[in-house]
Amino acid sequence: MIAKKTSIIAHIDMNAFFASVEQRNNPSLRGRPVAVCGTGKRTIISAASYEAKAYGVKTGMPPGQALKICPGLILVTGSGRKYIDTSAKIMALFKNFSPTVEVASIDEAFLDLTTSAAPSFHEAKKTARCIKEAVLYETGLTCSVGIACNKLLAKLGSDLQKPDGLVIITPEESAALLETLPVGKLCGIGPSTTAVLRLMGIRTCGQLGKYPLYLLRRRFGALGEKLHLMGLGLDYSPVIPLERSPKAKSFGHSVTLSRDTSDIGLLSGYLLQLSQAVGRRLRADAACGSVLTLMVRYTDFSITSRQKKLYTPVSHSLDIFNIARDILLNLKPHLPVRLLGVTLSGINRTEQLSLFSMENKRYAVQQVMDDINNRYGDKTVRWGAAAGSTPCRIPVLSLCTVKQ
DNA sequence: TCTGGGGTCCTAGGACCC
DNA sequence: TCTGGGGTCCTAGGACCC
Repeated sequence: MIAKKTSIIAHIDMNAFFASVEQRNNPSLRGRPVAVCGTGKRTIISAASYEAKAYGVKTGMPPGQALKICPGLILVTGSGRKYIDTSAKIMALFKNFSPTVEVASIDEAFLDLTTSAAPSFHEAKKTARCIKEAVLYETGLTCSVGIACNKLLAKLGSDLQKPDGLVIITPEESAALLETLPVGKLCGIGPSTTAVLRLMGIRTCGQLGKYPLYLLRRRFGALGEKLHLMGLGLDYSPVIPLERSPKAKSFGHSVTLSRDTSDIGLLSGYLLQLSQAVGRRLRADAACGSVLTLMVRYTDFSITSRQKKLYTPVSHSLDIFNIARDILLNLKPHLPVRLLGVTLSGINRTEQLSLFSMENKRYAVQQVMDDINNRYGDKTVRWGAAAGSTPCRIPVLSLCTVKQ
């Protein structure tokens, strides 16, 4: 039989990635319920070991709630560096199995296995076993692999068997699988869309695929078209390798305050920190941004955002801060603020620095600060409020060293 | 028990122009 | 007193992903 030329895509998903890295590094955590979370009292769980998941501990849960349902839970403060290093190792490993690797997130990737003239699922399955063995050997971690003819179904496959799974969904098998599969299982259909579909009498992918396209379009707009294809298990998006992946379109940072506040001085202090973080990333990317968005989450969890289009793109931390602060002052928060976020979009990578000497001096100072921080670590030097000044009305900021 | 932080994409409504 | 229509840009908000 001549194999039909079809794409074969693998999706590889690391199992409970952050928690698994912690258990690997610390043998006393193995076999025990572990959850990785951030620092501070207002944090959430970012990964739970399978032992913890068995108790119902989930990503996104506040640690207090997790401890209630799993009293023996061991909480570990996450370490981004460790995960990034392990991730880089895994992604490099994948390159041995396919020239086309799309890094989908820190712990998952798509591999285009359509390399031979007559690719077969049988061969792909053998490759997947090799990948799993290599990942385990090199990193001590397990992963789940899904293999199918497109990214949508490959991702679905990797989700069907965890941990340490290997699921092949051939084109022949997909229709039967989708017939009874709840729509919410597909990546891209979240709780809101699931609820709307349910009101329309659509619960399974099978029903979604058969639903009149014009009605989906009418209800969901552009998403309707996509939903129709998803219901049929179709996805034409290519695997995009890192070197061809688009550059970031926005740079943002946000922070949940240690306590809610309406104090503009305190809020300005947070804005200054956020502006420095955003500015530094822009400059590291030789970019500047022409749209600044300030996001505020109030004490009641409601969110509002205000954006300002800038006629001169910015990357200097103090420029970002001044604009963000003006927006905040105009917004006049009506409730105590829980979270602040600063994002720059409208990214421009060609804008030249102003030729005015004053501007060059400002940027020179900023550049020296970046160099020091790059060399000695984040926040070694940063802009701070001049002693005794009110942070909401800082005309000039003094430079202070904060790290001993 | 008390709910993070980093992104992308889409939509609706209003302003504005011709 | 009644007041088009198309296109584009901007803004705010929402859904979704990890």
